[in-house]
Amino acid sequence: MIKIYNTLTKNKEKLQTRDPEQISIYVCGPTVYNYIHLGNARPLVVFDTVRRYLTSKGYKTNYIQNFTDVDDKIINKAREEKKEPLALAAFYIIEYFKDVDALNIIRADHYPRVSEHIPEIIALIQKLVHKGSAYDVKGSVYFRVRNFANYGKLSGRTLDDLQVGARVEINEDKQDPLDFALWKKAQTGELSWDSPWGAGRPGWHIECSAMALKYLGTGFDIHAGGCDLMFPHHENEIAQAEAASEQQFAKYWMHNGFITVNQEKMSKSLDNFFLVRDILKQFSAATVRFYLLSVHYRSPLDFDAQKLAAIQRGLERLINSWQLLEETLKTLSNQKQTLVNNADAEINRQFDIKLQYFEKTFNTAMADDFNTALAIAVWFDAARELNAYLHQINVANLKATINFTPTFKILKKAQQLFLNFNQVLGIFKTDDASRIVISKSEIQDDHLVNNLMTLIIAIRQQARENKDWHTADMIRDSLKKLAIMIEDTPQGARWKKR
RNA sequence: GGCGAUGUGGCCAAGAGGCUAAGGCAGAGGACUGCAAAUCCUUUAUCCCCGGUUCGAAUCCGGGCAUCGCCUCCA
Repeated sequence: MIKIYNTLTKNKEKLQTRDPEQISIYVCGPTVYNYIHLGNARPLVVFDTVRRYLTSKGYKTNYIQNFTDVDDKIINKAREEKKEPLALAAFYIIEYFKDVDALNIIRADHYPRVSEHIPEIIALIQKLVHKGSAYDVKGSVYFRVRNFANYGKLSGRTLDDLQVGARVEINEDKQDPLDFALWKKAQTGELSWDSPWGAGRPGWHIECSAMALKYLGTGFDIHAGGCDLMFPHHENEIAQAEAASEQQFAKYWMHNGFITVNQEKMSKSLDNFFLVRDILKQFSAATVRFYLLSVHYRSPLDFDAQKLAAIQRGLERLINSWQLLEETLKTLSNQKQTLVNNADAEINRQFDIKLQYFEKTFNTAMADDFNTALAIAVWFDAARELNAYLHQINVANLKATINFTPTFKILKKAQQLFLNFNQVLGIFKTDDASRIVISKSEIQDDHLVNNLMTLIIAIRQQARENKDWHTADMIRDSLKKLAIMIEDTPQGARWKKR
């Protein structure tokens, strides 16, 4: 049973989808007037992980993420840069995909844009006007908030609460200061479309209602976004969509917490944001993704480079155990027959029990409102047990010729477990054969460097065999200064870039 | 002012009434190693404060204190 925290009810609820085989998800995407920053990346990674988990549980997903490409901020920036607003937006959408692909985010099924859904938006507004939920004044159309009885049900506010705070723009045209624009009359020369009310463009909230209804219909499963969207954006989406359709809009509302910097919200207006592409110059995408999932998605997450560095060291442990597993499997399949002493049957049995336990606890963690922090802890536990197991069976001294099959089989099972973990969390990229690809540094992909390293290691090995420790250490220390780490293992030395 | 979230070891962070309070980073000791690295083992917490409910509370309730968010564009 999968449980989801629903902002609408403020409770964890059992997931029951509209269609038993398919789950429909709408995620609010960015307003594209800049490269995405880490705060933008969080919901993308989080809800991608939600989707990955649901997929692993056998659901088909219909996953929609919009782009807001018609908006004041885009228009203003385009004016500054003397560009066409839609061309500017299109540019940042291309750049968006570069960042998102780097973060190993599975592509949505559709990426609807406001500019491509003006007819649907106008139709929805017309419907609202017909029903008396909206009214037009001087070429603009406003939503009549007082007409929607449930206004405030998502964010837990009442109209009176809001009235008192009243940091709302004063606009003489509105019947109530809390009414919000569905259609904005165009200023002269501005980006606009024809409509029954004259030239103009959509207000901010109507796009998501229109596009979600178009692609997912009423009563779809999950609507997600950052918690700052709860009010007014999502509240208004509900009001519009439900006033028009007279049916429930979305069933589960999910909101992720913020990224903070020095405990303050990372945002464009505070100018304390870090672009994903800049962070990726310093840290691997796996590290960034691992960091974003290291905390429960509803909690705030503080950003600084030291924290990422700590996360990276943790991730290295996972990588080490994975590589050790791969190497061992390779050694075993080359030898075809192997060692393993008589105690191994019991060791294998114990290890097998643990593997089953890890699989179960990982699943339980994810099923409980997508507790990735706990799921990651299970992965660490599994890595430690795997290391201990490999140590116990002492694969280093591959000599004897018994029990090859059970050992090989159980290591394959461990491998599959790790692949499953990764399939859900999406930390490491996988190739076509769904093998984990540890992103290597450029120099490790360079054949010349590889050949030279093989040579250097052979020379050092010669020195070690002659007990010429001075030369051996000199080579290792010098390489370290080049950020190349040498590790001596029973199977020989290996190297990696740090 | 209204609404909401959070406060757990040096740092990060799970746990939401009952086994010794997960996991990671950092630190210490040990095993392994020619020395290292990697790895394994051992080791660090009366859970912000004060009351209350309960046989039993980090977990529920009340009251403080502190931090943060939303109420204006923001993921």
